[in-house]
Amino acid sequence: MPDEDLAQGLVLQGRITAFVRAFGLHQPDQTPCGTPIPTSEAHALGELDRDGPLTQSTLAQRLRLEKSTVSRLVGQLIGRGWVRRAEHDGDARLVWLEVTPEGRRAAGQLAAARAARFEELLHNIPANQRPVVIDALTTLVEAAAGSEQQAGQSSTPRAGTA
Amino acid sequence: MPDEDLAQGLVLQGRITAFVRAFGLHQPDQTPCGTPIPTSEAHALGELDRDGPLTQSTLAQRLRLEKSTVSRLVGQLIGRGWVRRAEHDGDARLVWLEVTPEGRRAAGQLAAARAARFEELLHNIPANQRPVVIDALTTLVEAAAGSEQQAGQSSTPRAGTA
DNA sequence: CCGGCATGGTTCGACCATACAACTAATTAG
DNA sequence: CTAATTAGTTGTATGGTCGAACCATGCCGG
Repeated sequence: MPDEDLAQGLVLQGRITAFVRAFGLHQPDQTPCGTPIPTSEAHALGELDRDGPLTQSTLAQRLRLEKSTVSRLVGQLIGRGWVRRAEHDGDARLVWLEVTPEGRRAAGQLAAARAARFEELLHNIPANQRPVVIDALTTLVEAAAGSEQQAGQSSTPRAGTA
Repeated sequence: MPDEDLAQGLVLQGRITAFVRAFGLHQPDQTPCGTPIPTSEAHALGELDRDGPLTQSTLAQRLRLEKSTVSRLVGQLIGRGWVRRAEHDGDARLVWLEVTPEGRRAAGQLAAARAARFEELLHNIPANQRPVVIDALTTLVEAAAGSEQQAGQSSTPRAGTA
């Protein structure tokens, strides 16, 4: 019944919209840590810190950004002294992105702030509902990945930064 | 046990982040309708279309944007022929923003496109899970609303996906 | 071994999103 | 009537993103 689907779709829309609003996603910066750092840099740093050295194109895939965007982003991270470019043995085209000790420290602070935020959210969910909510989100992620055109790989990418 | 909470919080974080990425809430343009229109314009038009004529500052409040931003935004909408500025009886400082018939048509298309997007997402959720997911989102919205005070104040912008 | 094509990155130009500050014009308060 | 307030505009700055043009480098097939 298309009509029912439509109605349910609208409810879904309303819920997701409401969540985005209430949780303040979409905030241009937000990053609640000592030094206000741009969101995109936080994402990139988090990814690099979590999953060892990556090449730029790998990072671009992870973040779903264009390589040009990532190039610039990495430049900014390097400017902060958080990331370093190193040569990749065997293929001179590739660039290894390594997080510096400074960067590791910054990433730790960011991760802690982020974790605190989500833990607060978690605490506002009744304990017995928490597994249900998490399961539902997993389903939702899969659905979103599936509806994302044909190229869709990646069922449930592990993530880090928000 | 705080350790368990932390772990669960991290899972929650991962899921939400993954969803934001997978559903493309980060991509600023998106808007999958006939003519690709900027998200912010879509939001503004939707607001005006829904809640009759408004003044610019009212619109700014609704969208939680600066008046300067809204001024430019309205300029763009006028450029598309979707909105018209009219005088406000009694106070020459105010500007009434009225949606033109063209604009009303465009708003309808946008709403339809948005609905289609969410309906597609819905279809990628197994039918028997749909109510569960919707319930979980409701819980999540409540939790987010509850944790909203204290977290980054200042502005909670409108939702994504135009 | 060399020319052609693929691949990873950089730079450039173009938009969009948004904020804050400075300014004008109209209103309201003292 | 002057001073403060309010609505809007314009200028400047930062950030996020893309696509196209371009430069290396690496890989193949003759």
